Amino acid sequence: MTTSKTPSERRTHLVRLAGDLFAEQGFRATTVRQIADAAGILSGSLYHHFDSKESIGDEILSAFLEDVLAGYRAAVAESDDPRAAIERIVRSSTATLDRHRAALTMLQRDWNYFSGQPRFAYLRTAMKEIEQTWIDLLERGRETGVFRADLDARLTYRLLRDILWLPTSWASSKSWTTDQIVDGLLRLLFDGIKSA
Amino acid sequence: MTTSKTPSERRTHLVRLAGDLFAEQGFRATTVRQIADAAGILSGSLYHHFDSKESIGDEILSAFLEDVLAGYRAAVAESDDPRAAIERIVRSSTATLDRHRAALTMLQRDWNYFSGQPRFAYLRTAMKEIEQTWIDLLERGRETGVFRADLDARLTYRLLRDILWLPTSWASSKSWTTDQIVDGLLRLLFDGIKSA
Amino acid sequence: MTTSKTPSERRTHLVRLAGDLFAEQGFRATTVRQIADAAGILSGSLYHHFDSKESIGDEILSAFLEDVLAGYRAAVAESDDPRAAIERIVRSSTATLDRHRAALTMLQRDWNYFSGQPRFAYLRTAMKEIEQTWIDLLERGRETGVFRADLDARLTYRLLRDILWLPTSWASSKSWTTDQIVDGLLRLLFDGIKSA
Amino acid sequence: MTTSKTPSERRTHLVRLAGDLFAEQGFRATTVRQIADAAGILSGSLYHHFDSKESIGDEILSAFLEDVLAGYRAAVAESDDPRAAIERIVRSSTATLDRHRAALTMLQRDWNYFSGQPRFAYLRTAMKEIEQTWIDLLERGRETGVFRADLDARLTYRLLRDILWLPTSWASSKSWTTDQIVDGLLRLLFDGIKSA
DNA sequence: CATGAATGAGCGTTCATTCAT
DNA sequence: CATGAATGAACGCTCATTCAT
Repeated sequence: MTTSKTPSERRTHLVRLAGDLFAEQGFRATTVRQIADAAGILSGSLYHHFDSKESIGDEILSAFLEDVLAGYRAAVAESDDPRAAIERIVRSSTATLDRHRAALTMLQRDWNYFSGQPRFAYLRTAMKEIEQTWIDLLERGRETGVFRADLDARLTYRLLRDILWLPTSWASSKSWTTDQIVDGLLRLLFDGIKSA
Repeated sequence: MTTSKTPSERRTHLVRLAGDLFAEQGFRATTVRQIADAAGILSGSLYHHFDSKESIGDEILSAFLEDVLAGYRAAVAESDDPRAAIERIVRSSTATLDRHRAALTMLQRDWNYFSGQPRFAYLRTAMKEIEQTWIDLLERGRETGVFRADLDARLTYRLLRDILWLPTSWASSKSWTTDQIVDGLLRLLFDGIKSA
Repeated sequence: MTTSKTPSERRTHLVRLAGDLFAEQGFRATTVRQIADAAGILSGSLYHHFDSKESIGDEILSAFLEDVLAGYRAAVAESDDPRAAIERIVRSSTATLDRHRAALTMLQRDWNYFSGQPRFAYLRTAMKEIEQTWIDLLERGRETGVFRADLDARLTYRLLRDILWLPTSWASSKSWTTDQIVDGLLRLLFDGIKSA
Repeated sequence: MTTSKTPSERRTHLVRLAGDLFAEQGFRATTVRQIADAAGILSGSLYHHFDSKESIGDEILSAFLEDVLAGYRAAVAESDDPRAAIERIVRSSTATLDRHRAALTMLQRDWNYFSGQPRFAYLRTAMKEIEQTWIDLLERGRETGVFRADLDARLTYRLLRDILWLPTSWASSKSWTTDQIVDGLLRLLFDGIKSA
């Protein structure tokens, strides 16, 4: 019965601390000294756990994308029709929003930085799969008459994907619960703001 | 009678060059050296025209907000009902999108940086007015039965404002004209993606 | 009539200061702060003149190799027989010794560091040419009976090249003039230490 | 009755591992982490065996110098004339070359580093004895007419001592056996490269 | 107005070393 | 004995900014 953490818990803890800072300030704007300060250690000591700042970012981003991709795949596989799949994607996305605020912020603010590096090539790959999933769903929905016939699948995808990830940056103002946000989004998405 | 530009034209040119870089990379991620390189001068020489990098940002941001605010005020003043006002805001927003890509990118990527500085206090003031305009319109629309009765005005505002500014960051991919984007947005906004 | 140096003189001066330190301590063991200190400026200011510590090393090494290669080519082209060519190489090598102490020290102490980098690929190329020149001369001398028939050209080359560059590291103890050293070397080289 | 090594064997093994790295990269260019990696332990664990990186260097250097000095003393004591003594020194040097590659590399590459520290004062002492031995032999040989009358003993010593230690740095290219090298050296030394 | 040279603070990172467990 | 976590000083380098010429 000891209070000491297991080895990997220390690392995980540091990733979480770093993630909080990344979520607030973005990746590039966060210094390793800020991360170290948050952990109460010196900046050099971080390198006992990670071999670079980027590898912390890597850990956060890849965990996020695995999560998201798994969600998308499950949504498509286990839904009967495009509308249901999209609703499921939206709901599951919102759930991951809280756990992956850092990744979202990094994707939004530091995309240029990451996407240029070979190490983060998987970002582009994952994004491609996400895009393809949306477009497939939107086109199938259009063909089966569930969605508007004049829907531009690619344009709608771009709007929706970004919209879905927007609330991340709304700080933790706690003005709304994630449930409220997702409901508002779904209503807006399917019904618009007009009264019926 | 010389062909050289007037001082203010030179300055304006430099701001435009800087703006292009800010739009692509964000404010913090852009170095004064990159700006100077684009202008074909040395970085130190920029300080004959501006007393700091921030003052370039200031110029870009305040011009943008004046433009936007003017648009919002005109939209409200000259529209008969909330729906018309919102449509006008959306349409005019898209027009400013092209002219103010730099400002939008800066607001999205470097908000933390600017909003903390006294010098940029006007950012918060302007944002407040924008927010209030939206909320007024949405609530009036709800009260007059034009919009859904269960509409959360504040939540919808946050979503809409950000959504409106999203396409800025879509690089100059030229996949869609701004007209296409605004139409797609308006359809999504008023009607959702469901077929009628 | 001004005492100010021309632009390139400042740069040249800094390279010389850096070279003095490299000659004493080697390249890796010398810090940019030491170089800056020697110049009376801050370490960051060096980067106004060079884009990296390595580029200073590059400048020193490539200048040396150009010099040496030119000497070798001239020696071969303008000498009647291998013995004369070798004597000329030895004499000219010793002359460059003083001007290029830094480069020699870097080659001796930091070869591993430089030779691994693509940027310094020319080091290997130049060394190959030097080696080939020696081997050609030694073999021709052996064939024409000037040198011993049992001479191992490649082994002798390795010994001689290194021997030629040895005195560089003898600090500037000034115990011997370069003339004394070169004479000693030539006697040793051609005649050994035995009495006739 | 266990198969585990005795403490001192473990230590010796670590010194050997460290020595291999020092021989390849030099002392300063080798990190304690590399040594620990080679031993399959963590860098901090090395400090259970040595109280500093320098003490590993110390062990290697002092062992080498004891060996060399013993060889020199024996050569002088058991040789009839200077020429025989020198030949014996050269031959025994080559034998130690293999066993002490690390020490030689350290002396060549990191002399500045060690010679400045009081802890390594014995380096200077030993070098003095080596120098004196050579000079005595060369001068005696000159006086007895075995060597050239115009031989500069001190200059020749410097050349010879360094030349003798040169082949160490020729990696383990295995182009030549140590016997070949020593023969080449002796021929060069006594006879030069001229044909008889 | 522009240049060329510099500043000074801070960046991500390395490394020998220490020490409680 | 070894580990895992940390230290602290230094490293090469970046960048907004200043200023004499």
